[in-house]
Amino acid sequence: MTAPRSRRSPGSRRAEHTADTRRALVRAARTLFAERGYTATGTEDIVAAAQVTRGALYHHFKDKADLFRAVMGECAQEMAERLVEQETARAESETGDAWTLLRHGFQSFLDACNDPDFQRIVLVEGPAVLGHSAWDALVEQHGYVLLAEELTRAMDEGSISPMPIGPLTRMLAALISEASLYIARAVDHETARKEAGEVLERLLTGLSRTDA
Amino acid sequence: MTAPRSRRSPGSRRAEHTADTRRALVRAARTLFAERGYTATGTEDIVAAAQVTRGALYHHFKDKADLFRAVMGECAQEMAERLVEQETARAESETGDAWTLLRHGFQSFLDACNDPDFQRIVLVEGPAVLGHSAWDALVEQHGYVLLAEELTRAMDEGSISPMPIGPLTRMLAALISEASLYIARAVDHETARKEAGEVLERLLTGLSRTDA
DNA sequence: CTTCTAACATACAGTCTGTATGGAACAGGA
DNA sequence: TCCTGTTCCATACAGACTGTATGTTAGAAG
Repeated sequence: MTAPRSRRSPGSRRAEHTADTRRALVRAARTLFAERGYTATGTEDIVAAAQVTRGALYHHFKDKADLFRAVMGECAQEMAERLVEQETARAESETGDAWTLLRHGFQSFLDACNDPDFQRIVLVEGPAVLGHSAWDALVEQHGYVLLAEELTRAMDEGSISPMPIGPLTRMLAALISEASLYIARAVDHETARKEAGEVLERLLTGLSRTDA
Repeated sequence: MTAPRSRRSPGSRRAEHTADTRRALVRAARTLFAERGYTATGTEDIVAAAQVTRGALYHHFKDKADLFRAVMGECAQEMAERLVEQETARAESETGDAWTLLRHGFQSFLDACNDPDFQRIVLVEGPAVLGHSAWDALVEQHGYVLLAEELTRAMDEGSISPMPIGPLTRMLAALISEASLYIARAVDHETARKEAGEVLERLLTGLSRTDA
């Protein structure tokens, strides 16, 4: 329903064109949702930017919210890929104990969240448009798993003291999200980044097992 | 514009009736916004619940978002009053050092946030409906000031190590907000409350000056 | 070549918001 | 008391927007 991709395997020209239309819709919607918000963006605006008609939109997506879900899924997936990429790069380049590695991971997580599309679409509009259940399902699928498994590993290795993973994951994600929004809207991004990083650093030390 | 209250001081019957109309609108809107959300609630539904017509609504408020602003302001104010009340009660009943007092304050802050109206209207719908600037202005006015001054006091007393107040306030508020939402949507509120409280406790220890 | 269906385009109906208009009640001054 | 102006609200209307129903075309299958 959401992805009526052509059933046939070979890349026929027809199927390719269909996928193009869908991608154009998602791309246009993403841009407009990010800069004007969900309700302020009409379906007419979207199809105009994508150079199709409303018929195409409602052929590919159940309704406007369904299109938004696709857009937000794309944003979340890109963010997840970026995080995995950074993670692997840091794991092989950087050296140090698991605890400092984890802290540096959070800092680069904070930097990765500094993306207008992601902030507006996933963090601000998402919960209100999709409702909490659908929003959480998407984030669970893409983002939380990475954070949760990293925290679990750190806990198994003894870097951080044992704690319930569920609330810990959510609360840390919310912490970093808010920090990124704070940095984004500050007049002086430089000092805001430094200050937020400092606060994050301090809060994270509470998780460390060294003082347990 | 937002509050065209009657200029005359005595409680004339006319002015009282006008204020009644306004209150009825805010109350009805608050209930409906909290249970159905902003966009899913039509102005027709609101005025029907308030037993007036749409004319009254658009006489008292600039538009639908302005009514929402009034509703959210009420929610935020009630929350602030509740917090001040709890704070003073704890300050005179409880005894202990400033650090434990502050930690207990955060825990009761977390409990106070466990309110459906507040969560849905202020935390979920607010940012998307009003946009960040207007939302932040309201929260700044009602909620942040309390938290910020408490943190400043704790820092002056040396309970917590010196840190930039701005990001610290926002990030702690986001932390508690997310924790309250996590508790609210959990199937087992009891254990969720305990777990979230535990995580919050751990994170807060990072702020303490004892390990600095 | 026929047929069938996916992939659109177009037209339409319903709903919602905001505004413009009108009227009723009350206050205040002459 | 009468007149006037303003507040408060009801009603009617215009515009916009969403979703659906219907029509059309191009390609795939046989």
